[in-house]
Amino acid sequence: MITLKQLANKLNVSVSTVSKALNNSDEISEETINKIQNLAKELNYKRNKIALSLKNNKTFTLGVIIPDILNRFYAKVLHGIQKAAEETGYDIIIYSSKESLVKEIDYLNILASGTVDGVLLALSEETINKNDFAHIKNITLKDIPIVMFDRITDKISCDKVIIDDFDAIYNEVKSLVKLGRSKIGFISSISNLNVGKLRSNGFRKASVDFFGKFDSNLVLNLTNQTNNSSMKPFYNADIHKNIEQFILNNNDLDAIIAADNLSGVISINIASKLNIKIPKDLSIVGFGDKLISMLSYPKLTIINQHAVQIGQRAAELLISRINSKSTDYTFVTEIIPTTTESGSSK
Amino acid sequence: MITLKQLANKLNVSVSTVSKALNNSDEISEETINKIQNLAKELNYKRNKIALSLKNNKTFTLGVIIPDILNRFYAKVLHGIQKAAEETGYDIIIYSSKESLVKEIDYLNILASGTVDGVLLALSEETINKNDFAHIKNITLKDIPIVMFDRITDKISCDKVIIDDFDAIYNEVKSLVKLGRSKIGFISSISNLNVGKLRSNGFRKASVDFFGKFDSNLVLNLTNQTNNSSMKPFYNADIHKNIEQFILNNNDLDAIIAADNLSGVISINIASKLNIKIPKDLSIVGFGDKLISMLSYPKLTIINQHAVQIGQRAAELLISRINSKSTDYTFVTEIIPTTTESGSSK
DNA sequence: GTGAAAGCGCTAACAA
DNA sequence: TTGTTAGCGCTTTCAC
Repeated sequence: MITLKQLANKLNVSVSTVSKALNNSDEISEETINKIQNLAKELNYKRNKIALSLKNNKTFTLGVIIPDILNRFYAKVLHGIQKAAEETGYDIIIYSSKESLVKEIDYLNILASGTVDGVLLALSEETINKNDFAHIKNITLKDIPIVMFDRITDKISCDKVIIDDFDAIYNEVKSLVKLGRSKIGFISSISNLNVGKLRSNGFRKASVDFFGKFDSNLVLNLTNQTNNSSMKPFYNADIHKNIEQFILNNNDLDAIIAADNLSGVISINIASKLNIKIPKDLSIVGFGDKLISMLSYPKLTIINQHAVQIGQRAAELLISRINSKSTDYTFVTEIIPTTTESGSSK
Repeated sequence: MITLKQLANKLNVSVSTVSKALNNSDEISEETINKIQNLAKELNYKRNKIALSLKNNKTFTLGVIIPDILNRFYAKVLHGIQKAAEETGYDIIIYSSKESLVKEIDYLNILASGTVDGVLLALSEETINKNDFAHIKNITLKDIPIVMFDRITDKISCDKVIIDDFDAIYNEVKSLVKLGRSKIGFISSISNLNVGKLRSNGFRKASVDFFGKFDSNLVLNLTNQTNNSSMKPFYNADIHKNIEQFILNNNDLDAIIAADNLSGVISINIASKLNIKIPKDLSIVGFGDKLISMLSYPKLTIINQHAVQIGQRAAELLISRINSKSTDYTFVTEIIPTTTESGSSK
């Protein structure tokens, strides 16, 4: 790595002159500027970002902790974060807590050691289950701002970006009722997460409101409590059988809402295998996106969480928070509305 | 952020004493060490990583450029990289080139400005198509080591980690022939990428070797040349129709090999819809992993690329390269063998 | 128009 | 055992 000093030595000028010249300072003569900039270009000089960070006490880097990078939802959020970060010249450092509290703490500690200007965080499953947020309070007490998304807690006050989980399901039930569906099932692999609970609650409330009662037989819970990753149930070979049994047990079922982004696709496959006509005899709706929708036949109708947008907004919020000097900033919670989209399974 | 200086002031000792005490130097009396460490703990002091990086000219950070973070394969590679990085105390900064050459160049430039100790790179589609590698040469000329994975080029000499694309397909054909299959089709959405070409070539060679000829009617190409993302074809509604037509056009087809990790699943769905018995009348094999396999019924038999392992090995190679002082290091290319796994579609 | 010097937070050789 | 000093690469104030 070539440094200012080396440039200075080669041209017999001082370091400060070189610095000013490279910053196009008008203190420096045009001739000197050219001379210096030419050499810099020739030697492929690059400003040392680390030195700048130390000097300015600003790293132009955001830290991101997500529960699981293999979950497509979080990969999309990450993509949104990157989009927003790139536009504003920020880099991002990423950690995947793998749903572990200990890792989350470790990573937050690393991030608190000066490497980043702010933190974006979605809580790990273990953190939520153990209700332990001391490590996060710790960081909010420092000068480093934090924005939480998707997996949040009201125990911490900071900016937040979430989706309308409860309403998404509630409205989906409503919409299916409007289409004449009268026995709607609910499949979830995430009932132990806050988002999963909100979705379950939305279903429960809608059941009561539209059918006069909530029937727990109409709920299939795929969560494996001993696992600590929400993807794990899908590695379990029994999931096909569980869904098949669920459909067979409720023989006049005419709609299924899947609360995660995989069991919808699987449900379609199982129903097809059972020779159930979709959507004529059974409507299926799942969370997900366009790509996931393509993976089933007929294409799954999906509730789109707009994960990219969530990431983008969260990063934008964080960056504006970083740049705002005011101390009387009030925290906001933004809700990104879901939308139900296309597919032919509804 | 609390600093050494602040600790020193509070205790009326010098900065260097504090530094040494925090590093458990045996130059310092136990009493002082305790006093200092206690205060540090109490005030939640954290070593400033930026300052350390500048001092040591070592950031303990790896830079990663992948073509597309929304592609599950790369998300898994990333996961592997993180695993290896975490074990050795490295952080990672991630960029997604979104298959764009310009972005790839930008990101490499950022990475060349002192932020990372090494770079992990999978080339963007555009970079490969334009055959333009000057920006990478540029970085290899500096002292910063680079390891390429998956999307590589032989124009650059550095460590590389790839899979056995050609053999994977060749051997899969061989295996299907052994099972009695005599008319094998090949579906690819990535024929413009080097890995896609290798897979096509494997299929072509195997066709000649096992059937005496290569029949181009048995190849379905889903690549959309005007797009610059290998995922794009899947957002195209016609993909189902294309695959359906392909199956119908080749009416005694008894096996399909899908060269990417999505069209296998889709092919199963289409074939099921056409009432073709799988695997009795039609075997289907695709690239992918356990999770992808779960998404179809019957479960897709997959060629597993061991993406996590690729990431892990690439990161390990990079880190050992960073730590090796020797200049007469010879570059290696590691091939991570694929394995064919389970599923009931074969 | 150019240069010397201080300082961001830290470590380490050397001095006391 | 503790403190002083220099320096990592850079910017910026102040002097010349």
